[in-house]
Amino acid sequence: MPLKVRRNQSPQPPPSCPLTECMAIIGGAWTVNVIWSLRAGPRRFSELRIDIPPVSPKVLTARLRELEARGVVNREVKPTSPPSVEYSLTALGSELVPAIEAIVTIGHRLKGEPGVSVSNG
Amino acid sequence: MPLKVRRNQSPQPPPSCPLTECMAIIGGAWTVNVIWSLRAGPRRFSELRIDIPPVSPKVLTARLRELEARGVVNREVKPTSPPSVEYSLTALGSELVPAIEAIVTIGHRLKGEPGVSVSNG
DNA sequence: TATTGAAGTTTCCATTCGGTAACCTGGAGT
DNA sequence: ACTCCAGGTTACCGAATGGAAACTTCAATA
Repeated sequence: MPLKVRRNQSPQPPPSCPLTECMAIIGGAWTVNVIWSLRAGPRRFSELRIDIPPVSPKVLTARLRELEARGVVNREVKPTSPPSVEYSLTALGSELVPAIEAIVTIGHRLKGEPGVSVSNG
Repeated sequence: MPLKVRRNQSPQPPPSCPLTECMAIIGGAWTVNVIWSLRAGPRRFSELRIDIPPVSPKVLTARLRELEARGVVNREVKPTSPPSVEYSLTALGSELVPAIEAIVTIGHRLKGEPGVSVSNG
């Protein structure tokens, strides 16, 4: 006897899916690490490189640009010499911190198989 | 000509980071959608395919196997004919739900540029 | 006898992603 | 005069990822 497909209890898909949309942001390599680094205050580009040693300048730039475009981080050029650039979390970015905190918490409890990794968190 | 610093060939065993470790789990394509689908109760393979239309069987299998290996989901074969397989969240898996909920919440508020999307969430 | 259904598996392929290394700019310090 | 520094950019490349489509197994139906 063929099984009946049961109705899914969970509320139905909004056409555009915030889940996938948000994952598109925090899914990139080192993205969460960057947000995590910024949670305690502004950091400069080179400081972030120290916080997250394995990240390459190319990728770090990419991530910061994306986060800026999404309104998650703020980019401010300081008139030092040579000019330095300070990144910080926006209000929206700060809202991401608890979510990432939750992720970190569970990270501690996982049977960590492969894909080991580096840096802060 | 000055000698160049050679790259260290041996892949260094980096100190593992719970943040990156957890992202390794939920980072895969459709992973969060699967967990999201299971949050309201067990689902069979084919039901999940309906919940998340764009996922291919290959990838869905891969994700479920990974989640099972990590202790996030449970896999139970039911003696129906043909045999069916029911997936459900473990206790650990359930703990991920609030984190994903937080992500979803923020997903709503993001300036969603590209990466429009499909399915539940 | 042929068909269906569940739950995958397998092969092949295009694209994406991230890493490496080298290079750039303009002012300041020595 | 030259080098350093911050904050990138650019070109090149291999690995990994995910999608598509076809195939499999076994029992129960039609």
